Amino acid sequence: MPDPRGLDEREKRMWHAFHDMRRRLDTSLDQQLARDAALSAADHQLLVPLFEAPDQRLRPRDLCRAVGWDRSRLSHQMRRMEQRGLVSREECCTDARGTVIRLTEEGRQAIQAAEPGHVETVRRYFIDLLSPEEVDALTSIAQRVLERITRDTGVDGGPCGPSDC
Amino acid sequence: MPDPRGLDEREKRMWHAFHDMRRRLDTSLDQQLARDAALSAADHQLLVPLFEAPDQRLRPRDLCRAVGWDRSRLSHQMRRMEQRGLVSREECCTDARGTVIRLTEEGRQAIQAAEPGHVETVRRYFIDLLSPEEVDALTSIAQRVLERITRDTGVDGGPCGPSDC
DNA sequence: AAAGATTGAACCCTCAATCTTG
DNA sequence: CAAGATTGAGGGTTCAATCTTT
Repeated sequence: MPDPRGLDEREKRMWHAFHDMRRRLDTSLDQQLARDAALSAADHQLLVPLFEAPDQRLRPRDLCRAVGWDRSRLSHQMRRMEQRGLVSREECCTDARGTVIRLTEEGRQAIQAAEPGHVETVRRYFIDLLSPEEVDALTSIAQRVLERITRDTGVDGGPCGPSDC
Repeated sequence: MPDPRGLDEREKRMWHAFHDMRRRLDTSLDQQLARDAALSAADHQLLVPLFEAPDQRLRPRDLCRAVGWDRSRLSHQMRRMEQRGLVSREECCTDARGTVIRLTEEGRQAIQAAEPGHVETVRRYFIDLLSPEEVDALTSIAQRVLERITRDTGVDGGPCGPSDC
């Protein structure tokens, strides 16, 4: 009989395979972006909401909420991306504490060039391997896990926190 | 009709929820280990195979294969863990190029103290939320993804590469 | 030449201050 | 005081050398 506090063989196998899949999937996506578009995964994650924003401008606060990052992480990443010319920072006219992050022309071209290959890679290495039922099952599992973690820790780390929807 | 190269709404929702789940799950596991056992996820991942190894000793080469890391990453991590007293390095008697990594008494105590709480967290935030069918579905999905990536890139980044089983 | 291992540089992420403005 | 934003320190990860031994 299984130790209720340990994992049985089936569970161990799943946890191990799941871990491996995450690692190899991350590596493949990172490499595709780096090779074909000279972008890191962090770059890409921020460029998408910036590209879709009205006027291609967002306040750090709002970009944080959109991607579920904390301000510190975003600030460090913006410094690096500003140095590479992908974004620029301007003062905010409505709140003197704030700044506005603007997508540069170079950043716009980078994300537009990167997106088709990125989506193709997500399809090839993940989504095209799933049946429609599996897509729904994964969505359901992810929602369950997120709900449990959110209830437990009292923090909603994802986009659209309790205070902004 | 959906753009064959883009993602439809169901797929987008799944990919987004899946991403969020991964991030929150990682954060929760990292924090539990750091809080309750003063270990990073990287520490933990290496301490498990070291603890289970005969004589609690492993060559870097073999530890790399066990966890799917490259040598460079392992070497950096070992330097940090050696400084904190969790492992020690000895010369290898059968191959003058090699070294042997040994779990210290302190490292042994650390992993033994950490494991119950870690497994409990994996259960609480993930495995206990899955039905037996979902456990098997996830295993199947992960194997499919790993196979596709391995065939495509020609590299088996996981444990038990083609040459060592 | 190939395998085992290490190192330095560059990037990424988290945490704890800090500073300014609402 | 709370919110917006930044910074510095320290750990983690990847890549390209490098060095030694097989």
